[in-house]
Amino acid sequence: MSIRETQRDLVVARLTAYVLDQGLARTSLRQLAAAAGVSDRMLLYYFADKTEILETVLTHIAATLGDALAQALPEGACYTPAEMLQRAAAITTQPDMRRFMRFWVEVVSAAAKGEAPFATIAPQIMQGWQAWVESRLIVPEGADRAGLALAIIAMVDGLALVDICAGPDAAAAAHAALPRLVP
Amino acid sequence: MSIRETQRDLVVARLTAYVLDQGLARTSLRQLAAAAGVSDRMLLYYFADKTEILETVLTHIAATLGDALAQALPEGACYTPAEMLQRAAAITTQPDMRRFMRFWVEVVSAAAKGEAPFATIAPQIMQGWQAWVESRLIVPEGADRAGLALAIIAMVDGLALVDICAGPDAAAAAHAALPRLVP
DNA sequence: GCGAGTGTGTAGCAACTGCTACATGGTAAC
DNA sequence: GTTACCATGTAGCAGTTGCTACACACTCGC
Repeated sequence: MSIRETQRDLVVARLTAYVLDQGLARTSLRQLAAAAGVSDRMLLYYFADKTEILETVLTHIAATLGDALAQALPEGACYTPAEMLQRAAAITTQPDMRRFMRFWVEVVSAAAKGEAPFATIAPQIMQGWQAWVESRLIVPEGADRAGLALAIIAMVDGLALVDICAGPDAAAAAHAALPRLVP
Repeated sequence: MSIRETQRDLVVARLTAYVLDQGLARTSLRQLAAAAGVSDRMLLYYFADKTEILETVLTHIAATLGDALAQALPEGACYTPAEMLQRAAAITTQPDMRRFMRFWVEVVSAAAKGEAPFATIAPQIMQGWQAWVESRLIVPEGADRAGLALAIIAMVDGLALVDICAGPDAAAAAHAALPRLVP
């Protein structure tokens, strides 16, 4: 592996930690370079442009999150929609998962603004989640599997939004109230 | 009313339409000034600074949305959590409401980044919604009213996120699946 | 030794950001 | 008629943005 490739991997690892910690607020080239411990000049030597940097980091984060989720709910297991919702919400409201969800909301927002590369990657990530949920779902007869999966995802993402606006306690209260909403 | 105050109101009205249409993507002073049909110099004559502009517009939008919601579900009416969720979701997924929700997601994301004035206003708006839902909710004995309200809000906001990422059809499918998730 | 390619630092560009200094035309009070 | 304030245009500041030109090492095949 050439120095360039080695450095690229190192930079991706450091930037992953950085954006998960900081969000998308301070992501100018110079700020990213400082976080990665290189010069902005070198950042654009390792990557074609800023879009490629974010694209690579984003894909890396999505893969990491995918692994964590797959470990928490293994492939074979199947759940009713209500069970699935409970489990998914329990996972994503865990303290060390909150920053993932917070970051995810920022990514979706950037996608809404049409910013590259988020506008193209966000739908891909959401599709991945949908497939993941669908494959673990026991669907009642005559129900729409995709719709149910999307509804579960919506609830989980919505909890993240509440977390951002009203804090973790409010999100926990909403989470605790789910059994009353979804008996 | 002085010319300055008249112009201020006109600018707020035009900027409200603009940001609801465009989101927060193109909101530099010069872009806002162009949208309002004035010079950036005058924008800062009508308002103290950029923060005050956004603050005013945001408050104006929140008030408009509040009126629309109050009209859709009058004060006196009360609903069970499942009914409330259905009605709230039905309202917010309507075509002319989608841009409000899309904008709301952007506001929350800006709040997550700590941007002024969103970081202070977003929690206020969410609190307003919570109070609004709570006041119209029939709560089962022993249940947490605040938690239920927040759960409903989370679901509605989550549908907006799905809408952004996967399109209105996916959001509609998730909305249609709610009765299966919330029997 | 030498040229080619790999890696890295310095410096800077043009565009854009929020914001301001300054001059000027108008209008209203005295 | 002067003075004071309101309203507005022109010009520009200093800082940040993504990105690039250019020079200078270093190393490896020949």
